[in-house]
Amino acid sequence: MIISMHKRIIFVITYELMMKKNYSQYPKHLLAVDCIIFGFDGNNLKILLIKRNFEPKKGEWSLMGGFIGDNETLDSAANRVLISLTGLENIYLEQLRVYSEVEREPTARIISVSYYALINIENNFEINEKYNAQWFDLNDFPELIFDHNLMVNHAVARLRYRASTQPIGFELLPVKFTMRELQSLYEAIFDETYDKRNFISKINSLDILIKTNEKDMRSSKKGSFLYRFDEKKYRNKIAKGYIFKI
Amino acid sequence: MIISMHKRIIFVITYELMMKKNYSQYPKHLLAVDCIIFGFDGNNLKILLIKRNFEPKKGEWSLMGGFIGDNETLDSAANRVLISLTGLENIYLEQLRVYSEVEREPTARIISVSYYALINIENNFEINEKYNAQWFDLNDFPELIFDHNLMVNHAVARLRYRASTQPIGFELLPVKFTMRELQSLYEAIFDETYDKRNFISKINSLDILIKTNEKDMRSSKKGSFLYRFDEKKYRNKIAKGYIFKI
DNA sequence: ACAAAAGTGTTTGCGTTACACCCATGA
DNA sequence: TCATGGGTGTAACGCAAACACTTTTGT
Repeated sequence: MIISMHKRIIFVITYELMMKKNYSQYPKHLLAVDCIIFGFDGNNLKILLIKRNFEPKKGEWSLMGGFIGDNETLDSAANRVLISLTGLENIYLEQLRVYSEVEREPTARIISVSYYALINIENNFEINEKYNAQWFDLNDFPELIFDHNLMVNHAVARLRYRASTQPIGFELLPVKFTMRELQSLYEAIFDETYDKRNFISKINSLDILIKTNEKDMRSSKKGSFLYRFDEKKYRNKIAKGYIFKI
Repeated sequence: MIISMHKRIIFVITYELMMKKNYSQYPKHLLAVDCIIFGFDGNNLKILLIKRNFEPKKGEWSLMGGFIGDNETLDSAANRVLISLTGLENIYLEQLRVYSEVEREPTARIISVSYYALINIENNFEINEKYNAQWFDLNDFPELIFDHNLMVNHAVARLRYRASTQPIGFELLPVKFTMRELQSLYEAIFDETYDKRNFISKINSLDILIKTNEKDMRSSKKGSFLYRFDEKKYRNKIAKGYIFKI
């Protein structure tokens, strides 16, 4: 009985090895993730960059990245990278695309998958100091290493597409926000200006916000009402065939 | 002089090794591409699948795929895979996304990047027989291995998005086509039906087609005029800020 | 009283949709 | 002559864009 068990285990192991051997002729690759981290300060879109303290390109600005492990998905690697920089969990993260130019990094062949994240900049979180991270205005940030500028361009394009078809803007705002803030956010994302009457009636027609009784008194003497995104209502509408479009 | 040259070379090699050593702590991964190949037969969107003649999942239907080499990009790997199956070069190919679930393939950890291709099914090309490939109707094709069904779903979504913002539909049609064919194509892509008068006036308002003097006599006794996509005009318009939208 | 931001409706124009009949031709 | 698909125009509607004044309140 024991021997038979043994045989069985050995057979399984051998079979697995045999099957895996099929792939041994193919090269393996270093795989990394790089994160484009967006924030919004009330006026402009911001991007969180790190100053590299290691070679190559030490001292230059880059996206935050990391290598993918043997037992993690790209999504979890991107999350891990993000948590190590900001400590924030459960933040909006979307895969963008893969960059595989053979010479994209000078010291080794590294294939990189870009992710973009949306975080509420007003959450008082601690940015891990060891990375020398800094927020930059998306309209004025330094040249980045390798193909990271290209990644940022792709991320902005995707953010615009996503923001026009899904209510992801709220990821960048505090839970409660004013109409003015929401409008400024969309103006920043799409690099346009809108008429506030048209903007508000558009938003109201979507019928996915809750107007609270609270007012934000910081911005004016009169104060402006605070709104919340009604995610439950939104999900209900989606389930009934509603299509978000802004 | 020769010695000095030697020293320089040795130094360079050592430096490279030293730099690469930094990455030796990180795992390497098998990386593949999988291609969703779309065609259009005049009525329905089609997808080209292969019947696997190797384990695992021998005999089941799958997407055409292949591993990425040390000195090729993902784009060129996808192209190589496509050429080996169809012999076709210079076809429309767009990267979709990466699939990295740890257990997505049972015999080894393989991370896969999906691409979708648009080919003109009427080009008389030879499908490489060794792959047991077959065209299926996109509304009625067999269950695929691993996460390939998910890949197809993503590809259809991307195709729809792309077709609504760029004139890629023409990749699926012969160089000369009738208005009816064009309408059928868009109806197949978006799974809707359109009023032909509205469709034609919409297309004409885009002003990117050339009406030839030729008629397609196969479809009716009267015959219907053939059109060509005016790529030059389109590029000109784009350069002047024109935004394609359908 | 005044400065500064909040809040609120109506009109116009354009693009999308709905809709039906005649034409040309081969069989 | 008839059956089949090709080709064409107009009216109604709805959403998006343009546009300006009143309210509130702290200073």
